[in-house]
Amino acid sequence: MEKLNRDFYLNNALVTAEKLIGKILVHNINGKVLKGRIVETEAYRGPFDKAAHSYNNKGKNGRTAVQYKEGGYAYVYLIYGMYYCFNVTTSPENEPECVLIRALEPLEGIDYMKKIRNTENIKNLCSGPGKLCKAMEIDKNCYGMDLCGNELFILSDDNDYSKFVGVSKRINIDYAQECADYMWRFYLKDSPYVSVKPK
DNA sequence: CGGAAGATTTCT
DNA sequence: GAAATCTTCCGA
Repeated sequence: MEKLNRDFYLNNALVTAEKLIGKILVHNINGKVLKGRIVETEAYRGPFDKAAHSYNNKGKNGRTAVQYKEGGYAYVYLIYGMYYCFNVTTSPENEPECVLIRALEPLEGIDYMKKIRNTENIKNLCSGPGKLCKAMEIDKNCYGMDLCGNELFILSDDNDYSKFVGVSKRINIDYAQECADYMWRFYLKDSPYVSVKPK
């Protein structure tokens, strides 16, 4: 169990998304430690992915600016005016790719998560991009945070999860035309904590 | 400068 | 099935 270093994040988003399955997301905030195992991700590859915020190199100076840096930073944005989504940026500088973290298996700080999520059902704490951001206390203050730092980072796991990774289409991007059919969603097979059951 | 839509969740 | 709610983008 050790912190993932910068090199881990320099692969493209597709490779990184698959490798992130089974890893452990850690957030140190206000003296609390919140942890969850990553069980669901999606890859977004800006320049040639119509579903990405950075499609066609859009928004280089706006919301997506952090995606243009080298990989390993937090890309956090507000969706539908009420929920945050947490992404890990990937690839070398000037390649705006990122991985959306869609679901976690809660590991530490569960009582606190139950409180702020207002539910007792552990399977419902982090089973969705908006839900896990609330449970992990990730918001716009985390935008651009360096994942090689000590506040928000990801740990490796001694187990090999590669044999248990499933693949499917991404969720809720019907507007992206042919890109909507790309098999760029990864999840831990048989985990009860994924957000949407694959077909 | 105004309107529309979105990588969602929750309640009815 | 619809509402909640606000940032960003695009057209005028």
